Amino acid sequence: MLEDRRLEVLRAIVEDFVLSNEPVGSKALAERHSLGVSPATVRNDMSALEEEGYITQPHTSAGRIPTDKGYRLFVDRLSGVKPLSRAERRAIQSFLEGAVDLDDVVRRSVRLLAQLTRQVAVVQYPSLSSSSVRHIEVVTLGPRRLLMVIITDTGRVEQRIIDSLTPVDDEIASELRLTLNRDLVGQRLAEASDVVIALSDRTRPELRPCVTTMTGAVLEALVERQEERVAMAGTANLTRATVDFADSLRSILEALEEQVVLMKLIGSARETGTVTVRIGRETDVDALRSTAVVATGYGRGPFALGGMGVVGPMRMDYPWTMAAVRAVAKYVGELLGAD
Amino acid sequence: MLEDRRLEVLRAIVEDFVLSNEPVGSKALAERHSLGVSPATVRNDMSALEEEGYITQPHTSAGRIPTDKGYRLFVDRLSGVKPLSRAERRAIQSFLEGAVDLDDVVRRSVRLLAQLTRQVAVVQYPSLSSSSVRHIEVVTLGPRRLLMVIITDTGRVEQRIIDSLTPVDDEIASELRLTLNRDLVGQRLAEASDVVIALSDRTRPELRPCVTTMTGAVLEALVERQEERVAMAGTANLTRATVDFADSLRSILEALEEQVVLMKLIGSARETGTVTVRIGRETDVDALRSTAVVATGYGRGPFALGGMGVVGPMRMDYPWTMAAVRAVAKYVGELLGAD
DNA sequence: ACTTGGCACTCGCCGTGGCCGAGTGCCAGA
DNA sequence: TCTGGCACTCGGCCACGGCGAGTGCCAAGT
Repeated sequence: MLEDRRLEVLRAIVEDFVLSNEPVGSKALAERHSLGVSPATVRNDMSALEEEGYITQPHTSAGRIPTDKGYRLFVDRLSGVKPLSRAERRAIQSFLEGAVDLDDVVRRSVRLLAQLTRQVAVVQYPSLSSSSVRHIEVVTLGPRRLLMVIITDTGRVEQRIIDSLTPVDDEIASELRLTLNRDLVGQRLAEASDVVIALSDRTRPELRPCVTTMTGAVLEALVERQEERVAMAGTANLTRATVDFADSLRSILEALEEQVVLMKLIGSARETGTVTVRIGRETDVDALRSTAVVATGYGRGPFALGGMGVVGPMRMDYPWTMAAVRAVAKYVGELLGAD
Repeated sequence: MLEDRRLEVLRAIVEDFVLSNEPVGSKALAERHSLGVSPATVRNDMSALEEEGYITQPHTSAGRIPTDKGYRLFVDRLSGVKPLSRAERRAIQSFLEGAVDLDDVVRRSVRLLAQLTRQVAVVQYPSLSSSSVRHIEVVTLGPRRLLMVIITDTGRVEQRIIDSLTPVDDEIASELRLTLNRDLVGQRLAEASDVVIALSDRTRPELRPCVTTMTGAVLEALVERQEERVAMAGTANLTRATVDFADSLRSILEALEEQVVLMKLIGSARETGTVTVRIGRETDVDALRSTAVVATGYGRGPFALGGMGVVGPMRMDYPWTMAAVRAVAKYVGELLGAD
């Protein structure tokens, strides 16, 4: 009972602060939210909440603002996920449906997410490791240079240049093409590199050293490289939160330009259907200690093809943001599943 | 003579202001630059320069700062291009040489340029229109869905999904592959779409309506789409110029997220070897009226494959920035030419 | 045991006013 | 044409003081 009201007060503080970006005082709280108690009572509750570390005062004689811990409690226990309106869902869907290829899907999603949430959006390119090989093409580019093109069942095309130690000609290229296609079509890309290595027995001896190891390496590299590609949009939105960030804006932008950091933020959230929130220091990135990350995985079934999410100030409308991220992830997952 | 000294004064003002970001006064000028005249004389020159619109005072009793027009004169007549040191050139070269494919070249260039100049860097993807076709692959993805993969002589691979109105099978796909390869290999991509359309006579009648128009459209789309792709890096550098931009930072970031705007900025600079500078309103983008753009084209020979450049505050070290942009463009051009 | 109104206290914000100094414009003399 | 001198302007800085929002505590009420 008493405990309940305290939580209610915390929720009210978070909600008001998210809206106004100003420390919220006891009087305003008691008025705006029909708590049914006087400001004095609210003061006592606030005092207790501060004691427990959920809220803090920026300076004496100012209102309270939530701490990291306070936001965490809010997200965990006090907020549901605002469902999106039918119109919003439809808008998402139709915006994504215009995409012409996979690259376009990623670019559209990231822009959409940035616009919807008014935050910085990040989308990881879908992993290739669970795709399977549909066709492999080998073309000579020069006397010692091959181009290997891999087409997957999701319509993704990846290429890689191979510098060969031994001379190659068109004949070798087509032989390679035949062999590779015979043994790899239908294989999942993640396992294809093993197959290539095992396959070396059946290739002409003089090709073995050069080709099998190289193509194996290429396949591995492809899978890895794709997984660490990300798209980002909406950095301009960071400036809206100028009060929250002030001079840290620069280090935030710098951090967001590092692929590694982005991967850390959204790469770990690979469960589909569950939206994870990391608040402040929970992001494990020092430059982002004043931000929060809302992320999820996307893809058909329980295995995510990749992650997506947004980065924004801790002072964020979590229910809405979580809903938006979840919705976009769902549609992107469906879109890729249908391919 | 008199005219000469005035220009010298302007140069000194620009150089000092670029360094200090503070309005520069007559006394400091006379001291720091050995002009051989007294502050009073400098004052007279400054007065004249202000009259002519090259410099201005932010407020009475402050020093002078260059106007757009002042920077323009400086760039046109007062500054050469600082040659890069041998070490710097080598660094550029070795950084770019690590690239594994074309995507990587672009990403590396843009990062390099951002780091070198400490500004926002923009690199346009190389145009496909002057590449020629090396190989075309056609694969079925579904009963009415084809994937067309085009490999160019620069090692670039582009793909596009075609939704066919009539059913297609593997047989049709390989027929298409044969035909297309026979007639298109060696053609420049820009002209290939015309060839495809002319080629419709020789294909089986039942394929004509669906295939020729579609592949033609695909080729055209490819060329266009590639040309409007750009990479950007170094947005964090904008915050260094926080004094110059203040609250316009947001609109600048927003502008820079628009492909269209970026194309406008660097797409027009397509002469190789010549570095163009647009100062303030010359950029023709309202949000960038307080910035300057230094851009050039890159590519072998006189025809540029694309543009690259940097966006920064008007208060910029033009000689150095121009040198850096030119150097990176030169190496990227060589790298792509050698492929 | 909670809640409530009252009250004294704290402290950041903001507008005022005065001082300082950099920088200017002008002028008379070299 | 250049130079030194001189009066003037005005933004930046700081110290001061009033205002008000918000707090903590306490004693009284339910």
